[in-house]
Formats: sequence, C-alpha cells, structure tokens
Amino acid sequence: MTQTRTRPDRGRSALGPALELVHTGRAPTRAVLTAELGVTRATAGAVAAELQGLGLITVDSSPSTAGAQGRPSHRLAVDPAGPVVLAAQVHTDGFRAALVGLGGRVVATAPGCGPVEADPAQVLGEVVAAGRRLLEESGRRCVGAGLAVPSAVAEPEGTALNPLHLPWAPGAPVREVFRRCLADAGISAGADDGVAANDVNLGALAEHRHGAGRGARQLLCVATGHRGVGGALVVDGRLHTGSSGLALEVGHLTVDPEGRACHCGGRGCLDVETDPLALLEAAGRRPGPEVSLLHQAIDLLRTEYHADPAVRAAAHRLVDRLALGLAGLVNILDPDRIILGGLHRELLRFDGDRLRAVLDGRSLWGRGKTFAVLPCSLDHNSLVGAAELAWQPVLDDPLRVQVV
Amino acid sequence: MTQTRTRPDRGRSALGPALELVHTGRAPTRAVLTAELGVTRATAGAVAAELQGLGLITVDSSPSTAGAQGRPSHRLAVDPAGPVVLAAQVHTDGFRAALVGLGGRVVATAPGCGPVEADPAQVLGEVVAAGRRLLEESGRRCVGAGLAVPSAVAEPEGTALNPLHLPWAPGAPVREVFRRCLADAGISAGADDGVAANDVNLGALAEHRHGAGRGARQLLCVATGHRGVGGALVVDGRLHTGSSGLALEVGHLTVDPEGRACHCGGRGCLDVETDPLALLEAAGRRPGPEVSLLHQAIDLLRTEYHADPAVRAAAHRLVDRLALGLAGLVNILDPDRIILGGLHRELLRFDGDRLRAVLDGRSLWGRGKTFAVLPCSLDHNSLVGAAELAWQPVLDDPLRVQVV
DNA sequence: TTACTTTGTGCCTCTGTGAAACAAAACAGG
DNA sequence: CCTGTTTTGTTTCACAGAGGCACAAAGTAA
Repeated sequence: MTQTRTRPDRGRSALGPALELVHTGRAPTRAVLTAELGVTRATAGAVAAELQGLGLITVDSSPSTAGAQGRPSHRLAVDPAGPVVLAAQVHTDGFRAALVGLGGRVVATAPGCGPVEADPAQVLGEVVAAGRRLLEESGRRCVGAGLAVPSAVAEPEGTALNPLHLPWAPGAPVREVFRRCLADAGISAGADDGVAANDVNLGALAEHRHGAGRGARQLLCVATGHRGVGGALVVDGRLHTGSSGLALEVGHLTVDPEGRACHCGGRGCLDVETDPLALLEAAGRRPGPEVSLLHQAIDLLRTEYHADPAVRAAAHRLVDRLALGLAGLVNILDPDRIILGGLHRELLRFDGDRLRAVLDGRSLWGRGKTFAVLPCSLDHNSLVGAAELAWQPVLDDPLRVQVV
Repeated sequence: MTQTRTRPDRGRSALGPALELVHTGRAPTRAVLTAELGVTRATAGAVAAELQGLGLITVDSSPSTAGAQGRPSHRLAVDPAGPVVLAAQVHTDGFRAALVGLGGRVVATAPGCGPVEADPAQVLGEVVAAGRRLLEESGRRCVGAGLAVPSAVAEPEGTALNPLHLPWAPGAPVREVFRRCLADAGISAGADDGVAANDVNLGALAEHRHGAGRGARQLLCVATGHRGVGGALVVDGRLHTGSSGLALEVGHLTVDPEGRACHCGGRGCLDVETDPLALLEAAGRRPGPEVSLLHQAIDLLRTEYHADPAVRAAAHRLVDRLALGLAGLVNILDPDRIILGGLHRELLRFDGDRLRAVLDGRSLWGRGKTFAVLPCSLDHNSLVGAAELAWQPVLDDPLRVQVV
C-alpha cells in the first residue's frame, strides 16, 4: 500500500521563524536575519525573497544610512500594504474592532458602546459587522480574526469560563459564536478561522512582542479593566494558560484577610481591593454613572493625588494590597519583568516607590533585585494581542497566506 | 569569503524525538514510532536502525506475541546494556549516588550518610567518588552526570540559592564544584559535562517522564523532604524554573495567619506547618535523634493514625494547611495533575478524602473537577530526575554518544 | 585611487525525508 | 492447505531545503 504522511508539508522551514523575527522587529536587516536564524546568507536571502514575494515583508536595497564598515545590508520591514487580521475586543462597557497588520500596527479602529447584551451572538455580531465595515473601507485582505474577552477562555473548547463582569453565562461558546459571525459576514475562509482568548492574556502577549515586555523571559502582567483584576504570564514567548485556561486568574488572591467581602465568597480579594471602584470608595467618592469607573479612578488620581491627602491615602491603601498580591505571585512564579495595566499602571506611576518598596520587602531571597516593574506601553494591547493570536498560523507557516 | 554556519549540524533531525519516545516508553513498537513521529515507515526504520547502531535502543524482530491482525511490528526498547549517566543527590542527612540508564532504569545505587559538611567540595567529592566506584564495578560507559540538591539552583550560574537545611552558604557554586569533582575523578569528558538542579524539580521531571505524572500537561509537584517543603511545575514536559531558578519555591506560602513563626520572618508558612517536624509536634511527640524526622513522622502515621485520635487530629491539621496551600497554587497555576511526595504523600494516603474536600472547596470556578491528586510513584525520583537532566543532551542529539 | 570589510548571489552538493511499489508476516475463512 | 486481507518492513527513486564556496557588490578607511 502507498503511504502518505499525516502532517502537512513544512514548506521552507526557516520561513516562519524569519517572519517572526521581522514581525517582532528583531531582524531589521538581512544580515541580522542571517545571524538570528543561524543559517547561511544564501538561505536567508532566499527566505527574505520568498516572504517578499508573499507580500508580507519589504526588502529595501536602497542606500541605507549605514555609517558602518562593509557593504550595507538590505533593510527588512513588515509590508505596510500587506494583509491584515481582524481584531475584536469585548469589554464591560462595549466593544472595539480593529484591523491590525504585521508588526502590531493598528491600521484602523472602530469603537462601539455598551451595554453588552446577554446574548453573545448579538455583541459579536456587532463587532464583526464593525470589522467588516473597516475591511470594506480599507480594501485590504483579511487573513484571520481574533477576539479578546474579559474572561478566561478554555482550550480547546473556546468557551468563556468566568465572564464575571459581563451578563454572559459561564461556559458561553464564544469562539464558536465568533466563528459563526465571521462566516455569516463572509470574512472567514476556513472553519478554524477565528480564535478567542482572555483580554489580559492577550495584552501580555502584545506587550511581550511589541511593547514593554520585549525580551523578557518570564513576563508577569497584572491589569485592571473597568471591573476586576486579571493576570497573565508569558514564558519564553508563549502564554501560560494552564490546563483549562484558568491560570493566572489572580483576582481572588487574598490581600487583606479583614478586607471587604467578595462575590467569590472570600474576603479581601485582589479583585475588590485594587480595582477602580475600590479606589473611589477608599477615597470617599461616590462613583458617577456618566463615564467608566476606570476613567473616574484615573481622573481622580491625575487631578487630586497631589492635592488631596485622602486620595493619596486611598492610593497607598491600594498600592499596599497590590504589592502584597504581586509579592505572592513573584515568590511562586519568579518573573524577570512585571507589567501593570489599567488602574494598576496609574498606581505605579503615582506611587511607584511605595509599590516597589513593599514588593521588595516581601520578595524572598533577594529576588527583588532581579525583576523590573513597568507600566504597559501599548494602546489597545488586548486588541493587538488578539491580532497576534490571529496572526499565529501565518507566523507558523507563512505559505498559508497564498493558500487561503 | 567562505561562510560557515555557527550552529552544529543537526544530523538526522528525527533522531532526538525518536529516542525520547522510546526513552519515555511512548514508542513500544516501530509502527507506533512511525505514527508518533509523523514520518513514513521508511524514515522511522532508518531512525530506529541508527539508534540501534549507536547502542541506545534494541530492535527486536523476533516473534512477538501479537494477536492482532497484520504483520507484527518490531519491538523497540531501551538497550539494557547501553551507556549510563551518573546521578547524585545531596540531602539533609547525607548523599546518594546511582547509575541510571535510559528509560529511568536505576542500574546501581550507593548511599552515604551525613552529616553534610559545610564545604560543598567535600560532600560532592564523596558523592562523585561513590559514583566512580559504581562505574568501575559495572564497567559501563558514562555519558553524563546530574546532581540534585535541596535548594533552588540558579541558571545559568549553577549556584545554590537557598540551601536552607544544609550548612552551605547561599550562592554556593554547586555546579562548578560538581564539575571539578567529576574532572578530578576522570569521569567527565567536556567542561560542560555535569548539571545540577533542585531535588523537587528533578523529582517532578522524573515523575512526569516515568511515573505518576506521565501524560500530564501541567504537572504540579509538592513534596517534603526531611525538613522544609518544595514545589515544582512541569509544563508540556519542561520544567518551569522561573527566571532565576526560584519559581515554585512554595515553602513560604502563608497557610495559617496565626501559625508558628518561620525563619523567613513570616508566620504559618507551608514550610513549618506541614513538614515532618510539624506533624510530630502537633501530635505531641518529641522527635528523637536516632532516625530522620521524615521516617519518624511516617512511622507515626503508619502505626498510630488509626489508633490514636491525637495523631489523627495532627494529620487533619497538616492536611488542612497543605490543602490551603495547594488551593492557592491551583488557582494560580491551573494544573491538570498534582503529585505529592515525602510526608505529603503519606498524608494523601491516610487522609486523602479530607485533602480532596478542602482542596475542591477552595478551588475557584469548579476547577476541582479538572485535576487529579496522586502520590508520587518512583523510588529515588530526585535521582532519576538528575539522570534525566544528564541525559537531556543525548535526547536532544543522540549522535553525541559517539562523538564523546 | 587602493585596500579592506561586510553583504548579496549563483552554483553545486549533501542529506533528510516523502512517495510508491514490493516483500514479509500475521490472521480469517474456505 | 490454500487464498485473500491486513498491517508492517524494505528498497528505490526523487525532491527540496540548506550548506559550502567562489565571486560580485557596496560601502568605509587610508
């Protein structure tokens, strides 16, 4: 009997790694690409030419402002006219859609307000419709789609496990619904086109590839959205999602045994002690209904942190608890970099010294000296992360863009 | 100018994965090897023949007791006469040396008693000498050496960061000392021959490859030695050591805010609340000096758990605290399997229902149903793990055995 | 200008692996 | 016992990815 292998052809095996290097900006020239891939110049040249032929990167052989000795190297860059992916995000107050090219470049964005409906199909239908409009306006080719949701997403099922701050039922099959919406809108090509993941996880992935997390080997991200706290860990460039997608759901770490009651049944959880509502209440402010809690909390810090001692005390209170939670994570995970997002980023900016001091004091075995704490650096990092996820098949095998 | 690539030749690229499949018992026949590698029968045959030629595996084409239809497949197995690695372990009461073949087969063992000297070179010199005697007696070829120590080991420095229960100074360069001892004994071939890591980490690795952790995607191990508590996480077959080797050093998780004082400065740490000494004291027993605390504690459980209510109550106390610590880890790491070693294994055996109940009650979002809790299944799992680490270069590129 | 350095390109070769056809070793059924 | 079926091992051929090498190209340094 004849025998056919089950796995698909690898194609040029250095193609994927090469595209990833250009995508993340680690291969600005062909010479660097040669070194990073560990191949000969001939191979690197062939690979670059093939990626250029696929319309994914540009190879610029024009006079570069080199200044160095020897023949100047051709400059490599992501093709700004290349294909895009559709990135979508659902959050507590609405949704966002965007087109994102390689290199994490956001090409177009469309916001949408809430409230988020109880039926995921309704919201995702609107997001996808917005994305479709963006695609039509831009006239660009779409090679994938990714969705960020404020909930852990189980793999391989693609279900939202704990959409605590959305009116969705736990276990909602968000990925399948998303795929159906894509198919209905005529966007997706195959049935496995369209991926979904947790927003903080995706934000961490984006920061690792294009932002403040570049080069980190063990990147811990903690962020508040409008409600609740999320965490993520990127190890050697890959998301650590745990066995069921619930890893790093750090919202219910205890950071104050006598703290306020949490809907999880515990007391003094990171979630209720360090989110925007906690800051407003600690400062004695009544949250207004007009704008999001996150914006109210950030505004409060920006306008009154230096003026009002009560606001400063409230910030201190949150920072102490945040640092306690981070110290627990540091002692278990041993990251080399920590990135804070949302309100936590602002707390770091206004009260970073205190955060660092508490954190160092609680880190065992002098670990405090081994990691940096940074604010997140990308706008829309969850969107960019959703795009990363959508790009992944292409990064793994760039030849897909011509097949699809 | 001519151009030579920097990376070494890959050789036959399926060679390493093939050896690993046989090594871990996942490829008992050539047909299975073909399927697991995802290559054609021709390739699998060539690979198996090459590994056989290297003296690493045996290919048995004799009449197998098949029973199934079709031509019986050749049976693959680790060559019992193949090369070995030297595995060494230092613990609080002494050391152990062993020769370990592929497949985690312990070929020979030599124990050594304590006390452990303050100078690492002295202890490691003794271990290596014991290993050398084993090698001479057996007459087998040695292709690597690994060392397990009761401390986190920093990479890439190879220093013992927190040898809390040994008289060694933090930061002792154990790997370099180990390598020097190997060189002095004429065992090692190259300068990079000889690796060192934490004992619980290595135990987890061994359990994952050859024991109760087989097939787990996210394996969490927690174990007590004679003193203290260690943890480890194996993700997709690789140890999660963190950025400085201190990940999963879980001994100082707080499991009882009003618990006893710990030398780390905290209170109620897992370390002091669930180790052998804690059980003896909770049961109102005075620890004797004759045998190790671990043996005294295990003996106490075995002989009096069912007879003495005070012992049962002490076990309950430890189990509750252990479960609390595990729940915290589960909620952050989301493992699909947990393996307990040392005294914790005995607590699981005698009081498993209670452990499981507390653990499930504390696991958020119904995660309790997604993981198993098992006792560790290998004798000397730290030794076998040290051997795994030593074997790794050969598993990555089996052609090394002929070069060395 | 000339020498030197670094990078890009064309050509040949090597090697790992797939594809296909065939042989071998078991079982099932007459 | 013979024949057909199923599964596995073996042989042969071919192809593609990547290395090795020589040479060309494009800068800087003197």
